[in-house]
Amino acid sequence: MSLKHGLLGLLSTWEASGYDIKQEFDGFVSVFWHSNLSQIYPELAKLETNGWIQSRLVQQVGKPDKKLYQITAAGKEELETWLSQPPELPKRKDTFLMQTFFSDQLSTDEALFQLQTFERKQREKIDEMEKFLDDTLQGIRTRQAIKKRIVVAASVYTHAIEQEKLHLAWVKNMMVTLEKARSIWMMTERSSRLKSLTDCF
Amino acid sequence: MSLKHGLLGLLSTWEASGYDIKQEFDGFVSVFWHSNLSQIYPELAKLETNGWIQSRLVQQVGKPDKKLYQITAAGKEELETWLSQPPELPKRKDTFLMQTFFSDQLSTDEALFQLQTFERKQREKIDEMEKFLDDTLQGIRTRQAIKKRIVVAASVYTHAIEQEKLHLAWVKNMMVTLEKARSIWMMTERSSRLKSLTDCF
DNA sequence: CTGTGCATGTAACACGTTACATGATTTC
DNA sequence: GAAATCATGTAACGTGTTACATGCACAG
Repeated sequence: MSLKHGLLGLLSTWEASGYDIKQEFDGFVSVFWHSNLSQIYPELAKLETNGWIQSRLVQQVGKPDKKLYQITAAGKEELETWLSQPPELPKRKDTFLMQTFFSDQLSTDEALFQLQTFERKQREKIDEMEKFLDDTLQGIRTRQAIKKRIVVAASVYTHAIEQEKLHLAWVKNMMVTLEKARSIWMMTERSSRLKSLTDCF
Repeated sequence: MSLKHGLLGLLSTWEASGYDIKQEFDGFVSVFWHSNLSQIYPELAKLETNGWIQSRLVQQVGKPDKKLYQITAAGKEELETWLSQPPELPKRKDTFLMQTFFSDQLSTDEALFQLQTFERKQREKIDEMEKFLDDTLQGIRTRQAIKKRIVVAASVYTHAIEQEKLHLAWVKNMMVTLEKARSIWMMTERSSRLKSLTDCF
């Protein structure tokens, strides 16, 4: 439902190829969307059939030819319609939170090991994101750029980093909790059956 | 890939029907996973075929019969294998962040209206979540319950609320930014073409 | 008598992932 | 000589959503 509008949104400010778009999905845009080439290419073709975008072939030297897409008037209309739709609250899917939630089925040591691994990966990700923001925001002050898209982009990305930091803080906190309770759980049950998740409180 | 393990995880501590599981996906579990009945029922059937869970029919009075599923030894093994898999960093998909990111294609007024609508919905959601946590945590202190699952559940849910609060704070901040810049943008461009998202900084 | 809750499912469709296929150029 | 980058796609498969189908009990 939304890859379509992601493509239209990206093409609303610059002419791009499927490959270019993939770069954005792997970079800046990754904080709110992602996709892969084998989905992007057919979707672009579909958008062109619908008349929302238009392509032109560009020959290059030393590189393969590429197909650049541009948004049409109809495409802009479609995008604006979508942008005006009532916003929806995100439905979360987080495998690691799920793994953690069910980690009472592992030993405390195993659970802690998983948390440690995640903590390291998460720290690395945050470092990369901060580096990326620094690199791209360096120029924002030097050049003019009080453009809407740029201001919003900076805010969205900064917020994304904050989100990731909060996540990291929680993992650390979870680790402390498990360490503290380790001795208590070492002797106790591993298979007590509850009636329901919420009922058991 | 993970609905399977979500079902196994839920069935690892209590016997449940597809309908019961759906309740959890709509309640507590919603902070990290969700699904709908028309996916859950066939998936449970598949898990039973694989020998990871076992069902029994239970007759009820005044209510339709139900099929309760229990995890098997093989199912527990499968679950533990999955729980020990290296944790993966979540790949975010957030339509509202995307709408906001592309909101330079709307007027400042329209963008602000979208943010206001989201802010209200988000506040309502947080209120509900806090109520839910209060209701369920009330009993945690009165009864024993230093069980692993419960401690982790409380931590996961509290963290989920913090996440949503951070999101709310960002929306508020975004609104202030737009208000401030409104006068500047009123006169300026709405269609300046950039070379690329990151290049434009 | 209408809607909500309880309870289980199927069918069609849309969306997303992985593997496969091609081929030139550049970097290690 | 091998791997990465640029560039575009198809095919098969797996996951997720929406619509449909059934039927009893209870509350308003």
